[in-house]
Amino acid sequence: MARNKHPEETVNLILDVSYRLFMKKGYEHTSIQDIISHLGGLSKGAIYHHFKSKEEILMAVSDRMTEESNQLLVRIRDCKGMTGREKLKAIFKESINRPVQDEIFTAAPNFHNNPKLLVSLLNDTIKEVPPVYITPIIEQGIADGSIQTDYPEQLAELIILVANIWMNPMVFEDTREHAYGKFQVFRQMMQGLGLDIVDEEMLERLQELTSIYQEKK
Amino acid sequence: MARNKHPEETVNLILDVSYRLFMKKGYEHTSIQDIISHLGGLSKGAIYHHFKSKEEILMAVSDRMTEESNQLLVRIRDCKGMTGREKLKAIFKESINRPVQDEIFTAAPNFHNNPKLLVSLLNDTIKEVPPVYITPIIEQGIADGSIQTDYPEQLAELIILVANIWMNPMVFEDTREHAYGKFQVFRQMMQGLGLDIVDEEMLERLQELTSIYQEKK
DNA sequence: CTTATACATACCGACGTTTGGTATTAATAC
DNA sequence: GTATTAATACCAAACGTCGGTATGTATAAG
Repeated sequence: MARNKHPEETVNLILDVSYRLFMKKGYEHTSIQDIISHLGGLSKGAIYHHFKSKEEILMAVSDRMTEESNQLLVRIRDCKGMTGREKLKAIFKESINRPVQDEIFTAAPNFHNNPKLLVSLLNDTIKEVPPVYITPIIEQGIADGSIQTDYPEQLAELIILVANIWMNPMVFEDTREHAYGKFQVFRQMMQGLGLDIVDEEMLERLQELTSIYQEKK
Repeated sequence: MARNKHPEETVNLILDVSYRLFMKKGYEHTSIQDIISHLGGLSKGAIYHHFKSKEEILMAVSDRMTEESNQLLVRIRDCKGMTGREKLKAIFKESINRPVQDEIFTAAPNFHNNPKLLVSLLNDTIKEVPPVYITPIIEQGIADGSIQTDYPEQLAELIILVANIWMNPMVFEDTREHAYGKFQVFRQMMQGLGLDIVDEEMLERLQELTSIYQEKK
């Protein structure tokens, strides 16, 4: 077949198809042949020309998933004229107020049956988000007096673990009622750590998201 | 080969061998033939007679790993003459004071390269430990006045998530210093939730465990 | 015209699982 | 106690699928 003038389109196509299949059937139950079949005429050679292994596709998919939400974090982190505490609050507010919903919701993935993708995402979340985005904000908060802690790195980790994973309806599929209790406990935890940044409006929105996800399943 | 009169021994052998291999090489990189080779004369048929798939072996291994530590939880949960708060503290104290170390440590597993086993273990931990062991203790604590919360289930989940996963050196491999900060933040979090049950002695022991794990690697 | 790129095709070894069979034990009948 | 039957414990071979590779080829770029 003729050589493509825009190979990046092929790469994107492979990632799009793979993403959808990984979500729908799980990484381990998606075969290379599966991906090829949804590629519209492309072959195994195309895939292995652009990616050196199936796992590399997984990592590219995982990266693409986190990249999006990280753009928001950069903007807030580098924003002038906000205290550290205000930035922390802004991150929560914005991250739950994005239009419904992130494409990822519509795929309604079963992370339970997708351990490799889940672990890959967890690693990206825990190993990258706290040190790169949250810790600097907390350190700013310490400097400007809006946050008190002796352990900014660890506090950042804890917050992200609880907020992005424990309260993530895609990781833990809870009933609306159970989720509400989680948010309340989260709020208490944050207050106990001297961070009273969760308000009623956010609790309501959080519940709404949980409901939406439940319905999409 | 002759038929075994005690098939449970064969089952145990398969689980022992599988456990060791899963830890050493990871689930996905352990082949059925790998297991057979370490079985001492048994064949593929033997395995598929006792287990219907490789994944079923994984689940049995995972179950056996959690069963052990759950025995401790039962004993404390059903103990008479302790308040809920005392029981919670006892659980932490005992769970970090078991002789060094749980066999699991000596295997020094790389959970990062073992997503299936990790997720299986996480599921067992989050879906079983809080409702079966921790929530009843917290509810007793509410009744006897030693613990205050409106959301015992969610509080139980949060504590286990943070204590058993975030602070688990096998899941998150931290330096001694970073781990110390985690324990301090955990202590603060617990205090903030009205649960001042972490003392200096426990912090020291926790650090010791982290060091031991680092060396074994 | 040459070279590097973007694929296609044919193929490989390893893997998890299935199958068809055998030897041994346990249960039942006499 | 012995014969009969059924279930269990296991073996060996084969199957189909998988991720990956080697090689070929057409085309765009230089």
